[in-house]
Amino acid sequence: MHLKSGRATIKEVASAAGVSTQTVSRVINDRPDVSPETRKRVQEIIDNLGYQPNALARSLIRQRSYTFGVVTAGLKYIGPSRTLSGITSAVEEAGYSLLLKELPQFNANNVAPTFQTFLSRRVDGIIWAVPEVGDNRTWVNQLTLDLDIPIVYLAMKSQENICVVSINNYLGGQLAMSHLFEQGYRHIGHISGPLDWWEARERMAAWRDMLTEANIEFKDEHWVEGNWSSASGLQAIEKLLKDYPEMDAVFVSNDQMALSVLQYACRNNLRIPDDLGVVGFDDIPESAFFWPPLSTVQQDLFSVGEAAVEEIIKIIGPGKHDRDSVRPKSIMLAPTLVVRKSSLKNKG
Amino acid sequence: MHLKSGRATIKEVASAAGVSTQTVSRVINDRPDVSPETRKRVQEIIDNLGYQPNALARSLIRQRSYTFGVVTAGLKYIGPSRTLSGITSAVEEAGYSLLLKELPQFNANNVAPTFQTFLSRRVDGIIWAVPEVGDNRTWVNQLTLDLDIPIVYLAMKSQENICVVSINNYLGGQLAMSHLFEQGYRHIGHISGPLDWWEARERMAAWRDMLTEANIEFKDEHWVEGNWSSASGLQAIEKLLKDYPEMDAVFVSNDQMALSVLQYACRNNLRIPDDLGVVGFDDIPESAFFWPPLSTVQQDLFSVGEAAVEEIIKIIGPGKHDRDSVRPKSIMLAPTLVVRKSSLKNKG
DNA sequence: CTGAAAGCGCTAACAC
DNA sequence: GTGTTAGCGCTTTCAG
Repeated sequence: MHLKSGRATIKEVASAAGVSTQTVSRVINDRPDVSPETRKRVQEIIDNLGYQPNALARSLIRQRSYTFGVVTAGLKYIGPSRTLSGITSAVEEAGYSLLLKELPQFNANNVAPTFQTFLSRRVDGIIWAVPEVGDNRTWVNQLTLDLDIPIVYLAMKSQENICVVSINNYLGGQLAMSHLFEQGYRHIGHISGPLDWWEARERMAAWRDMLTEANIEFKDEHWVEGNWSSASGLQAIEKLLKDYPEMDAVFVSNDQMALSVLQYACRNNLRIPDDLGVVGFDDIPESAFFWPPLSTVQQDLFSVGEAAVEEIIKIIGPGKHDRDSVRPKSIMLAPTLVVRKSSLKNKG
Repeated sequence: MHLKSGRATIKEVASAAGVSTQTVSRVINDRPDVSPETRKRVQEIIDNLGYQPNALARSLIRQRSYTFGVVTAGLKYIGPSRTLSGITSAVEEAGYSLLLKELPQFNANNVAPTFQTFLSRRVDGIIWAVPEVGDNRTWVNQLTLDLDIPIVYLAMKSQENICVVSINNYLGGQLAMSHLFEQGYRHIGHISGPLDWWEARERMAAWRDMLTEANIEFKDEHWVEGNWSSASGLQAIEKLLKDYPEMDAVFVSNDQMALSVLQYACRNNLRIPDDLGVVGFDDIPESAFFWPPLSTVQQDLFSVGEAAVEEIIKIIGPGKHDRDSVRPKSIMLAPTLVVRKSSLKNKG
């Protein structure tokens, strides 16, 4: 079967079937008030012609486009694309279409045109799937304050009166730290992500708070700021081992940096997990195949994307969007800890 | 500055400015035939009201939506999302919008609805960014044979009369093999990707052809089919080492599987690159931080995405699309070899 | 059950 | 330079 050009109009169908355009409209919208015979005849013409209603015309009159706009950034990283994947899946499921914009950087000081485009295309809702970095969220907040369509924000600190869907990064850090404590590690260092990222700050805060709770002294020499890259991880572990020689474990803010720790250990006869326990964050697919396999905090970003779409659909509801009818609520999804060999001091 | 609701109409602007809608239309479309004073007055009203032309209405009458549809699959993998990133970038640059669909799998036996959606939204062109796997390309070909909008295909075997943009995977394999030969390796095994993937077949064909050209005997025990995952890479290398004990190097069809080779070597006192040379494919960011750093074939998938958009815009041209005006041409981008330690037998 | 008329927001073609 | 008319393809009244 070939696709027909898709350019037939409702008028052509109507005249071919010998009915009015309204009747055709009723058929394609599954309205009850059409006689079975008429419906059948019209449907046949539709199938023959390969007629597809023009969604543009439909959106124009219905004042609803059945389209969402999504803003993302850094698709080349695993996180944003996972999230996007969850969004596409849920959007498809709901019968909506998706308009995609990717920011060239994570900052948001020039996104007005992006929103304008979405508005001019009359999207029914917007998903802001850009991680909170620096002050980008301030910009967006200002810009979207009195938008009359719903907007859901991803991967940022939750906030009154707006709908935010995030992973609980703080909890992730706690999971990593409790596990290391349980394994008997006490001198736990930290390699953080870039601290203009909210996610990095949360993970680090958990590390610090857990140390404090355990009455373990914490010093500035016990942590180093990385930039998510393996290269920065390498520099970080070298510095840590020098400045914090008693360190017996390290909580690393993502798996790519943790990889560098493992590799450094491998080259320098540092035994993992015996001399140094390591826990990462993200659970990238390779981490199970690092040597030793990496313990890490798994975050289900696909679900974050799905949840965002579900929320926005809930807000829109079956009818038109009523700004005040739905209390915007924030959602925090819990990450889980994946324990592998890199942190298992007590084997058996 | 806040975004206005964006719901003002051209009519409201017109009456506020005391002109006809036509004049407003001329102003927003930068037509010359408006007096400077009128233009200025209208522009002010537009700015005040935060008026944004309704792109839906505009598309309806212009018969052109300035929107492309892109079909992708497997966004959670690095390749497809890189490609998508190149697409979003070039689309943005060109002032177009992008409608995104992600297939739940790589097969294409149920994509008619996807195309229908695009057609009903009157996209100006379609980018099929799904790698050629199994017979998915046959399905798509059938479906799109007499579409009256241009379509560009990515990551598949080039073909007469359709526009395909791909990486030259065969060349990539050749680069890897020549390099290994130059380093003095002779008994070169291969871990392929799943052979229903065109890319995997190309890489493997290069491996076989290069062996043949070098007059090196090639047997079925010299290669194993993997499925791109690190897990499959591990099984593959174990089997290869058993069945092909003379093997002194291995060309692996992606970096994730190559990682397993490195890890296996690390655990089994197999020295890389001395006992075994390894070259991967993809150049994922981590590969420079594997141990030893992995030699690999780098493919610029971002550029593939960009090139696809450029082609489609060329086909559409400034006016309406004329199916016969442009000869569809295929583009093959050359990958490059990144040499690192895992294949450097002759150090210095 | 079915059709005629009106109009969503915009622009092309023509008047003046 | 500017306004008027018509119409893109559809759906929503409201008659019959």
